[in-house]
Amino acid sequence: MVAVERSAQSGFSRLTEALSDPAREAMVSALFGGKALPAGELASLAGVSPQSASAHLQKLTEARLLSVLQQGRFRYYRIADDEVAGLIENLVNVAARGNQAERARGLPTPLRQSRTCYCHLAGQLGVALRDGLVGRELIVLHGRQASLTEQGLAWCRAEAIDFKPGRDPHMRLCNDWTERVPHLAGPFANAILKRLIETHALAPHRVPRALRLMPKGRAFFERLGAPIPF
Amino acid sequence: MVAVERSAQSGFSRLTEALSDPAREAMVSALFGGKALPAGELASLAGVSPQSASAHLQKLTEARLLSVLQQGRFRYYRIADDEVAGLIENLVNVAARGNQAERARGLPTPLRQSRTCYCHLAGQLGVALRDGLVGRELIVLHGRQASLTEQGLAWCRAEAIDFKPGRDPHMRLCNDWTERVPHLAGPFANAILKRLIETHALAPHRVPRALRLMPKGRAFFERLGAPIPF
DNA sequence: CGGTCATTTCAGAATTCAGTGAAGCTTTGG
DNA sequence: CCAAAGCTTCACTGAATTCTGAAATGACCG
Repeated sequence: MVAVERSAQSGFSRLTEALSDPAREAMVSALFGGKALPAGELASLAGVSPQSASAHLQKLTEARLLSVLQQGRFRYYRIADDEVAGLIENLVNVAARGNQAERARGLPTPLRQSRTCYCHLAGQLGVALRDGLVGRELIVLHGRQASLTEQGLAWCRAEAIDFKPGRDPHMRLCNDWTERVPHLAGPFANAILKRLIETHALAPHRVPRALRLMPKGRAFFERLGAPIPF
Repeated sequence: MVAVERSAQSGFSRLTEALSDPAREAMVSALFGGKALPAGELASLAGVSPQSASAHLQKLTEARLLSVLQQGRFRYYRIADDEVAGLIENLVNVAARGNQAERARGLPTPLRQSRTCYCHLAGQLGVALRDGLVGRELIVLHGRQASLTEQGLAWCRAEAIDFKPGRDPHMRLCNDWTERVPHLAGPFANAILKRLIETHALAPHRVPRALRLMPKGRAFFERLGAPIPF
């Protein structure tokens, strides 16, 4: 064998290898909702023993796909960051494409309209949120990041959104895989979604990650000046 | 074992499994340039024997990541479609992130400015192209797809771009992973890139997939009314 | 038609990987 | 301090993957 110097390339096989097991897929899928879950729960969700789960979770964290947060005797695992979440969503979409002879015009409508991506808002509603915030100059985009303006801060207070801008960039753009246009990700986007859910402006849908837009939510987008396309 | 009904989920582990081998990564990376390559060449590029390569290529095609085109006694493999190409680019980006202690502000500048993604134009120039075409109403977007207008057809003739619209959608939006904004993919986008390269408006860069913008290319974007951000 | 080339298929051996039971570590609670 | 809970580590087994050499397929060429 000539050993053609199998150069490390970008090395994405480290990532895909970590994601190439059904049990690990189940764990990542369970965590994709955005919540952090303890190892034991992930084990039973994936249908494997605690020991196996531990090994799987180690692989996933070593690949930097998950991060751990130890609290007492529990170890809470979660998706490492939005970038990884975006990758997972991309994988899910490409995988779904081949499976079911193409779902007519893409995903089921509820998922297209409004859903959670990791722990922020995605779908048509996610895009509308971004457009609204940009249009009212509550946030400004610079390249792949964004930040809150003074008016944006005031808007947060008015809408009772619990967010204090830290020193690091508090927003990023995350590509929306149904709308093909970026929506907002990061701590600020998470705070908005949290507020929308706790005020019942958005409610969980029958379809797993989808959300239902309630009258209160419609009013929220109305106030923001963001037209809702449905 | 309790058999917690390890439901098929979205089944992305089929995809990731196919991508989880260094040799297969090397093959996919080699094909990412957009060209179709015969099995033997892929074997030597990946540094494996023809027999091994054959097995690897079978896995990749079964996962619908690659497609085959038989010509005589050669079998040309290539990336299945833009959707897969987008996934690969996403993987490369997430993988690169963890590797090199973060490359300052993302990718090396040449790649950010202009590069090939599968076989269409990406990076800041790719985004500029989309903006220009949309702004001049040479194409119209509907959701995740786009189509050429009458004026667009005329523009093609004027620019000597070899493209005849078929009956199927000839354009899709592909998320740009450096700019976080979609650029154009699909046959039409490929035809444009082909023309830009054959007229030496764009030339290969020292950096693998990057492109250099030549005076002729600058003029092309000038005519289109698409501002170049560098 | 025989020979070669590109590629695949088919056996086997070697390696790698997921799962299991036992044991260890750390935290919690009495 | 002891006992239990939550999780991990270790050593090992069985299964899945990968590689290699030999042989088969099909296309091309003289």
